[in-house]
Amino acid sequence: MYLQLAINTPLYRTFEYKLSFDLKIEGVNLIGCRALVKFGNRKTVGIIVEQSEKQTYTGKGAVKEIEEILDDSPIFDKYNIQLLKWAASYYHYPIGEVFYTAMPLLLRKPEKAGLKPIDLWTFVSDADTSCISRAKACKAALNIIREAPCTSHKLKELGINQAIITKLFNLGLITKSNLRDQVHEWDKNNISITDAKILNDEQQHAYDVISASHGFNAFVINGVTGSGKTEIYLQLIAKTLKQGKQALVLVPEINLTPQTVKRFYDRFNVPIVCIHSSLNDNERFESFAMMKRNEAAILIGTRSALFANIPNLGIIIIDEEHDSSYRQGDGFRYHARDCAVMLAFIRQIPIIMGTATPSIETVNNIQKKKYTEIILSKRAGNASDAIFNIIDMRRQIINHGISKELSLHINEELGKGNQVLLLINRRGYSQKLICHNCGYVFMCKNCDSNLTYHMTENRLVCHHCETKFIIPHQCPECGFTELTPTGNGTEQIFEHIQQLFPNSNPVRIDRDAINRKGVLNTILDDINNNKYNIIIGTQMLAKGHHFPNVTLVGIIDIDSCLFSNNYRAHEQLAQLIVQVAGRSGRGEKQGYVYLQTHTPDHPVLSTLLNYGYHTFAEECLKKRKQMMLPPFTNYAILKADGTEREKVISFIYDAYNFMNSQSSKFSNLVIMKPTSAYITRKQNRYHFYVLINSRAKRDLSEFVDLIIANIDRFQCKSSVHSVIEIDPLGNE
DNA sequence: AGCACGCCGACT
DNA sequence: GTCGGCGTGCTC
Ligand SMILES: [Zn+2]
Ligand SMILES: [Zn+2]
Repeated sequence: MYLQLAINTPLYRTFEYKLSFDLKIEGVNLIGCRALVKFGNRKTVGIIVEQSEKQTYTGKGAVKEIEEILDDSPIFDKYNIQLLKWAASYYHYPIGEVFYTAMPLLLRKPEKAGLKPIDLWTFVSDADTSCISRAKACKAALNIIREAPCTSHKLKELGINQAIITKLFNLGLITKSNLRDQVHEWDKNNISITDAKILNDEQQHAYDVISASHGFNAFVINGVTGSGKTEIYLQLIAKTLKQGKQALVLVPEINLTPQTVKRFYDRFNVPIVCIHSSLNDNERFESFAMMKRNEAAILIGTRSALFANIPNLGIIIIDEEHDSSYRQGDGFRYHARDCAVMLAFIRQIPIIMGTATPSIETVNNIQKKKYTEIILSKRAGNASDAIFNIIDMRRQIINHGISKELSLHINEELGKGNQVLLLINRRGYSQKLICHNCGYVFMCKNCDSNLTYHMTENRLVCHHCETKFIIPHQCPECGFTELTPTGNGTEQIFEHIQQLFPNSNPVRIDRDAINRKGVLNTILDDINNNKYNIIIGTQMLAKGHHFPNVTLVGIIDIDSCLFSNNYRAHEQLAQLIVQVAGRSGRGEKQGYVYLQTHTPDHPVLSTLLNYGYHTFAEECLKKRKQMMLPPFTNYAILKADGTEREKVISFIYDAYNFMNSQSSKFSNLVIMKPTSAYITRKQNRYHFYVLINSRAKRDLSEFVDLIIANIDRFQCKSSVHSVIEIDPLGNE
C-alpha cells in the first residue's frame, strides 16, 4: 500500500511512502495516523493523509518505506483533515507545516505518545481479608474498592492515602490496572444542569432561532457586556450535550481565566477540558486526547483548539468574534474565526459568534445574509450605558499627557470612593530619549527604530527586538549631558498620577509589570478589594477584565489610532472605545468614558458617540467599499526579508516584474510597487513587501499559486526569506 | 527549513 | 595536503 504523508517542511506537496505488509494492521484506519519515515537523510514524523493501492509517484528516486506507524488510532479524523487541507490551500501555506501547527507539541516528536497511566484499584473477589480485620483504615478502604474499582485520586478525596493502598496491594487484596487502557466516554444519559437562569425575551428568541436551525448555520449574537450572551451559550451547549454531542468553545487568550471555566464547571457535571497557554505540553495533549476519545464533552480553548479532534462535535461557540487574538501572527498565519466557520460548514453544525462590536467582515457577512444576526439590547439589572465625553486637547493645559479637565474628573470620582482606569497605548517611561541640545534620538543598533526609556529597569529597550541598552550619560553626537524623555508611557503617567493625587493608590498593569505568572491575578484581586483606586495600563486592560468599581475610564491618546495609515485602525479604535465602556459602571453607579483628542470633530468619533457602533460599522463598511478595501476586495502580501538589503531589493523587484508580466492572464488584479516595511531593518534583517489586490478571491488565489510555483527562480532567493500571507492584518 | 555535496582559500 | 567557508540543490 502507498501512503501520502504531510511532512513538516516548507514544501507545498505531500510525499509518497510504501507500507510493507508486516506493518499493516487489520481494521486500523491509517488516514490521520502519524508515521515515522526517512525524509532526505533525517528521520521525521509525517501524517498520513491519503492512501492508494498503486504507486502514484513517478518522479526520479525510489519511494521509501514507512519505518513505523506511531498511532493505534488516527490523531486527526476526516473532518480535521478536510479542514487542514482547506486551510493549506486557502492560506497558500505548506501542507506539512499546517498539519504540524495543528498538532499538540507532544505529537510532533517522532515517537509514540500515550496518556500517562492512572492507577485503577480493583478488589480481588476471592481474597482472604482476615489479615486486615483489625486495621480500621485498611478495612474502610477495602470496602470502598469492593463496591467499585477506584483510582488513587478518588480514594484520596475519600480520605484514603497512598500508604494504605500500597499495603492492600502488597497483601494481594487488590489489583492494579491502568484506567487509560479503556475508553471511558462521558455519560450522555446522566447530564445534570445546575442553576440555569431563566432567559429573558431576547435571550429566549436567540435560543429558539438557533435551536430551530438544522445543519450548518452561522449566527452572530450581538449584545453588549452584561446582556447575557454566555447564558445563551450555556443553554445551547446543554441542548447539544443532551443529544450526545460535544461542544467547542473558542475564547480570546486573555478571557480564558479560571473564572470563565468555572462558569462551565458550575453548570455541567460532564468532563470539561481546556487548551491554553499556561498548560504544559502533557496537559495540552491530555485535553486533546480526552476530546478525541470522547471522554470529555466540552473543550474550551484559544484559537489552536480549533484543530482538535472532536469526533461528536455538535456546536461551535466563538466568543468575542472580533478579537485580534484569533489571528495567528507568525508561521502558519490563519484566522481562527474564518477557519471555525469553515469547520462548522464541513461538519454541518451551527456556529455562534458572540460580540458587542462585530468585526467589519462579520457586519458584511450579516448584510450579505451569510450570517444571521441576533441582537440583545437589554442589559441585566438596572445597569445604564456609560456616558462618553470628548476632551478637546487643543484648549487644555496638558501635563504629562493628562489634561486639566481629565484630572478634575478623576479627582471627582476618587472623591466619591470610585476607581479610575487610564489607558495608554505605550509601555515604558517615554517613547524616546532625545538630546536636548542637538535633537539626537537614541536608536536601536539592530533595528530602524528608536529606543524606549524604561525607568524601572533603568534601560533603553527596543520594542522590536527586545534588546536592552545601558542608558548613556551623554549624547553620542554632541556630548551634551541633558537628555529629555519624550512621549508618555505607562511608567511616566504612573509617576505623574502619584504627584497629581498624592493620596491615591495607583497601580500599573502592562507587560513589564506583570512579567511573572500569577502577578496579574494578585493585582486584579487587589483592585476588586479596593486596595488600588487608579489603574494605569496598556490596552491589554480593555479586554476581558471586569472592574465593577471603576466609574471613569480615560483613554489618554486616541489620535494615533485616528490617524494611523492602517485601514483597520478606525475599526479597532471603535471596538476599544465600546469595550472599555462595558468595563465601567455597574449597578447603581454611572460610568464615564473620556477620550483625549486634538480632533474632537473627527467623523469616526461623532458617528460612534452619537449613533453607536452599529451605525459606525455601516459607515465604515461604506467607506471600505468606496476605497476598494476588504471585505470588498482581497489582499495577499509577499513579504521578503534578509540580512543584505540589496539582495532583498533584487528579490522583491524580480518578483514584482514577474507578477507584472503574468498579471494580464488574470482579471481584477492590482499589484502595488515594492515597498519597504514600516520598520525596514528589524533585528538586522531588511524587510520589503509587495501587496496584491483583487476583487475576486479566486483570481487572487490562482495568481498566488503561480507566484509560489516560480518563487525559487527569483533573484537572490537563496539568501532571501519570503512568505505569502492571505488576508493580512493591514497594509503593513 | 534542514542537510549534504562541492569547490576554493588559508593554515599546520 | 585538509579543514572549513557557504553557494546550490534536493527532499517521495
Ligand atoms: Zn546631542
Ligand atoms: Zn531593535
